[in-house]
Amino acid sequence: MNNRKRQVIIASQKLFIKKGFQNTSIQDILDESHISKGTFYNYFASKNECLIAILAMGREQADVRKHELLIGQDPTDKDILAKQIAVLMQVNREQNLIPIFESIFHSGEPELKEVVMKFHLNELKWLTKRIVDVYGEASKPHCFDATILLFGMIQHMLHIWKLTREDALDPVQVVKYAICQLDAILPIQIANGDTFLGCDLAKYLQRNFNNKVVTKEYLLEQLEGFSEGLSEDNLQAGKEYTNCLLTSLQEEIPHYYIIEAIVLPFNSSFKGTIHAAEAQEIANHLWLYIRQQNV
Amino acid sequence: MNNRKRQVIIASQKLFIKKGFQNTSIQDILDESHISKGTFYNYFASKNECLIAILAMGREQADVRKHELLIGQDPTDKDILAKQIAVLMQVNREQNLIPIFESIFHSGEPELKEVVMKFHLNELKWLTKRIVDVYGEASKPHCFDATILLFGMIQHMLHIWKLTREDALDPVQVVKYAICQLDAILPIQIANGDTFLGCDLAKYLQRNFNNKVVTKEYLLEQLEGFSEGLSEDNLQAGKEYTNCLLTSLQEEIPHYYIIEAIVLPFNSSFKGTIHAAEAQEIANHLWLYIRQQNV
DNA sequence: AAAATAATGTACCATGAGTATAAAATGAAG
DNA sequence: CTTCATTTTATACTCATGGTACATTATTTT
Repeated sequence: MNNRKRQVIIASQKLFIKKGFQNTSIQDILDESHISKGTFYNYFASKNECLIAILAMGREQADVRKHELLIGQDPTDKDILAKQIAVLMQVNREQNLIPIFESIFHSGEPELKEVVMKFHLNELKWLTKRIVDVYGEASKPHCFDATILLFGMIQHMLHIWKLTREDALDPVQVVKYAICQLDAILPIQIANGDTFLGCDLAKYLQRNFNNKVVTKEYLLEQLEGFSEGLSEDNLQAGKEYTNCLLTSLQEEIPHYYIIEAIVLPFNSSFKGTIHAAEAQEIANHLWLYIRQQNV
Repeated sequence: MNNRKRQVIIASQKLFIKKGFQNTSIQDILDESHISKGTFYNYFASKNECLIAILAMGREQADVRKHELLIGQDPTDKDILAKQIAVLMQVNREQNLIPIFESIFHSGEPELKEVVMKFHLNELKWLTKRIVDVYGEASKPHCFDATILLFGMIQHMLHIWKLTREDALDPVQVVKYAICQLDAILPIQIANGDTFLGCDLAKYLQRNFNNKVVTKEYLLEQLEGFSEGLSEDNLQAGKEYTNCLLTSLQEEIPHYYIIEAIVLPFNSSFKGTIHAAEAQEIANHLWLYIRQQNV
């Protein structure tokens, strides 16, 4: 992704957060990011697509951050889960994504609706997996219901918190509280053996919602391109990580845990350089890829 | 309220439901309700105010319908509560209010935000009261938390239902399921004695959120005006109800239960007549008034 | 240096919210 | 029935905004 384009995205994001999507005009964005109208429409086909780009970026960030939290940790640790969910919510709130989500989702154009829905379902899918991690195999038949309930509780609590308290909110507390409630609910559900919406959601996700697939070939290509672009700079650490990733990926039976462990320092080592954006994109793709292999 | 204005509101509502708020132009409303632009801006200062009127009407309807369900019933009956909540959600969904709510609440103008927030908090307030009805005095310290959790669960479940299933949704099922979860949560909360956001919400409601007060004088005046407007028609039943309400209200110690019992037939008896709108407004005010006295 | 690509500036179109106002319709009071 | 006031209509207008078109000017790439 072009660097300049990124600037525009960031400027737009700032404005959307401050003034809301509807209340931000293209002209505002133009002024804020010091580009001309022509350029803007060179990057984005419309205001909507600009928003989609922002949403996607935020989502990527959330994915990365929540993934970082789990690396090398115990997947059954409830506190880690809480932190992960909190990060998700945090990013959503920071960037006013939820509001934007909601406001788009309804009353918005169908294209946006589609995108937002995918994001949301993706989150749900992830959470179901983590719930099984934490609550064990026995919870599997109920993990979708649990996810829906948990998400609903958290969202609404954050909403109310925002309404009634001025102090900055710490989502971890809220999430932990909600998980606490889930602790009361899940055993009973397991004991009773009844499910509700869960099965619908599960079916729906399987049917309608196949993630975009990250192929190994694509990843290798991207990494090689990145590696070549690096040759001039003296980023020793970064180069080592890059090469390690390249060779590890090409092994017959790749060691995914090693790759996973390296992605994070790989990403960090380019922070602040002009390669940061590309590195993060690659990191994200790597994670997606690993996640695919794990299933 | 003017009868013509009501027509416009209904027409707008139809359009908003079908096409969404943003995608409905004033011109659409003009065409649909066969009025001119001048007239529209005679009734409403802006498109926003038109929307506010619609929201208020929907809210009134929900209030009336959920109140009707409780009349003469056992307030501790959990099924009644489920039905009441379902009605609320039903009205919200039917009229696409939630979407409109959400989309306005964020990214919308502050005036709208204020209105929507009041509606929502009003719902919460009502639900806390009902939860204490059903779960007993012991639940009082936790009723706000319970409300937040319950609401969150229901909302999100309906949301997911809408996404994943095509069939028309029966909110009662969803609500019952959510209440079921609450059954698991509340006893533990009571046993532990801990509260979370509840106290904040309670304080906040008390501080910032005083309902508009319906005075007895205002009610009497309205009823008398209504009674006079009635004189020409031959609505025997309606007249009797009206007079009964008038006299009952003026008693030193009004019999609120009798009044409450009469409000419903009073309202029904004018269905289909030109007095229907005014009657419903009065009915609603009466309920508000009775509720005030009950506290 | 030449060619290709990206960026700018400007003018333009269409739509939609909201205003202004004069003319017409309606309704109530004498 | 007439008169006066209010409501409604019709029409024309302003202004903001999203989006397009295109000729001109940087900036890269080769």
